[in-house]
Amino acid sequence: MKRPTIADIARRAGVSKGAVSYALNGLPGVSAATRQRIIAIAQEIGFNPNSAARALSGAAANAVGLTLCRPARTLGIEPFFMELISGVEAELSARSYALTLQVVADPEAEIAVFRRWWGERRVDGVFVCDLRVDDRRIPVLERLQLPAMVIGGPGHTGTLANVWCDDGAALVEAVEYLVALGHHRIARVGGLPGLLHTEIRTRAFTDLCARLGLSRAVTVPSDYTGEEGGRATRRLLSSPERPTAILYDNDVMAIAGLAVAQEMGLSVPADLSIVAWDDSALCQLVHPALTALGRDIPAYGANAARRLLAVVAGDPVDDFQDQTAHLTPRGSTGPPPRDT
Amino acid sequence: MKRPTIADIARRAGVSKGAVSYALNGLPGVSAATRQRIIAIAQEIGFNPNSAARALSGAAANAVGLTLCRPARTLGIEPFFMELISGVEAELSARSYALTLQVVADPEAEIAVFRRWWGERRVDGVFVCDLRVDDRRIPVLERLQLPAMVIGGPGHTGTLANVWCDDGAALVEAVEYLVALGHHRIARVGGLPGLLHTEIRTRAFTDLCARLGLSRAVTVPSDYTGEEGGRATRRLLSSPERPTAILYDNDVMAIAGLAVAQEMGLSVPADLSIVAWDDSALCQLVHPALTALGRDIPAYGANAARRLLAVVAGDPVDDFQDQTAHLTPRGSTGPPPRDT
DNA sequence: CTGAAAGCGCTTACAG
DNA sequence: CTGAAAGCGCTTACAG
Repeated sequence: MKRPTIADIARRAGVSKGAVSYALNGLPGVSAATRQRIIAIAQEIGFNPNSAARALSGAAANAVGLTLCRPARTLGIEPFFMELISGVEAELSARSYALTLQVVADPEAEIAVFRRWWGERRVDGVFVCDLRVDDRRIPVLERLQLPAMVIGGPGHTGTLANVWCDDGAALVEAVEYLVALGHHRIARVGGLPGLLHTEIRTRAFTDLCARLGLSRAVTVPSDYTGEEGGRATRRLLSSPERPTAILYDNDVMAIAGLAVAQEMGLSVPADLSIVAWDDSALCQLVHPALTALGRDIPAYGANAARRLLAVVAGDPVDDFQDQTAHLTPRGSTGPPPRDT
Repeated sequence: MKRPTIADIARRAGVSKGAVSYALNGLPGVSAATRQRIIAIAQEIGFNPNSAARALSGAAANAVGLTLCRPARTLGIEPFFMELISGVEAELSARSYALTLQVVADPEAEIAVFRRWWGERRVDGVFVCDLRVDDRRIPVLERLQLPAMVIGGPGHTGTLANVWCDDGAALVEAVEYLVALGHHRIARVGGLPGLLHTEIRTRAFTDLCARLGLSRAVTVPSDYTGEEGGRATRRLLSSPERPTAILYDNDVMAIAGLAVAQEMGLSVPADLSIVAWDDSALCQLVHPALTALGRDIPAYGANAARRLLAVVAGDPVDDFQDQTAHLTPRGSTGPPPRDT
């Protein structure tokens, strides 16, 4: 029992294959009656167009690609990507586009995957995640003329379109909130250096603290893992004039930081205030629940997907600024201890 | 500048397109010298076979599909799937197979996706996750003759091959450990009812507790989310004879349970012991770190992928039992309070 | 409005 | 060992 093709439909309907193609794709060239008859037959025999044949005839592959360059353990624990992916998916499946996923070991491997996908005509476009300050993927994608959507920015995207959000502004909101609570000794546990959004946040933090006269403000670079986040926290809390508030670049590190504080006998928020970036459900899983900078990540992904499809279609697409993350105060923040 | 095809290579090498195909695919029919020359040219001009053309010529699509049927927020926070996916990926990319992912709303939508993928010849096979007791996907896949690998079991997979692990045995290890510590009042916060592995664990728990004479043992059904897991914990800890130990069906619920205990002023493990299922990095992120039942999930995924490709290739594949999860004791378990 | 035909870029029998 | 050719299942000008 072979899979039905347009030839089968054409035979049944007594028309040519071309007519079937026109009818099924909603193109002019067939009468309304014929079209209806053809569609009915297609449904009856459970017809699905062979995607390979379609792609080969110059049409699109109807698939876009997403590469993830993080080690397995980190990926699993980082809610950001899965939330992003489900948003991307929602948009793609509404348009019958498939998502091809590949987990890679390093950015060079990512480039190789892009080349292969495009060479094989396996995808019509790709997403670029984890944008770096000097990102080697950008010029390669430009040269390949592979339609792409950068998730990150602003800037550093060459001629590629992107979606981004203002992390600097979000950081300011968080730090000003801590200052309003009375904190002077504020530290930050940063994400992986080299990633653009990490650098943007670091610069915003440094600038703001200088402006506010918070001379002890310091960023400890980390790598988004709980392990490193915990270690950075231990170091900060062991220093002679320990911070009274710590801002973390993701929620995983913030939770690890909370555990370290508890382990060291510090009470949160009485002795230490904690603010997380990325307000995933994790933040409300712990006690006290974490004050966090959050925004709608699935919506961000959906936006990126919609715009990538526009780029694929050849429509003009300009850079898009998504909503800025906003602060949700919860139990992990409060005034600093009296004697500070 | 068009993408190079085998015709370009054939022209350059002064051979037929057929010869190029044979040479590149390592098939007999060309001399070693010709083969080498052709391969060199292919590399030089950056040739990648068009995957659509290949698929259309009867070869495989070189892609397999994975559907995920969980809401966005749950997916993001549940490390299991990303770990599974990265294991699957590792195996697939080593064989140049792509992974096509789709997030769906419900099992019926999953079936529709399977039908479409197979009809479109977009995938050569699919994974089946979150196996249910009476899983409607199984008979559909059998009827479609779509190569599939069930991740779950044992049993309930019809004629489809599967990979599974003995959750009953793992549960016994965890409960016996708690009993050895002196616990009598042991409760369990279970995962989503209807999922096969949830049911297997529930039955194992009920049977074992009956055998051990733990008359107060109870399973509170939940849904794997932190929210529900916390709620179930609150209910258990508010009962007149509250449990001294709780076993959770995943780590997310266990962490939520830990937070509820802290919020209620109970000390872990002095007042309450906690055991998590799924030993993701989350378990070592909190304080105290969670005693957990863990196993190598990426390896599980890699195994499933290897075997799915075997099914696709038409090789005989029988059911495979993966390693049983083992218990890693950490700070969240200890003897029960004296007066119990 | 419809039919017949070429072509997408491969793979694979079939001759030489 | 190699070449010429058919065919996979669509799409899309091109005639009628």
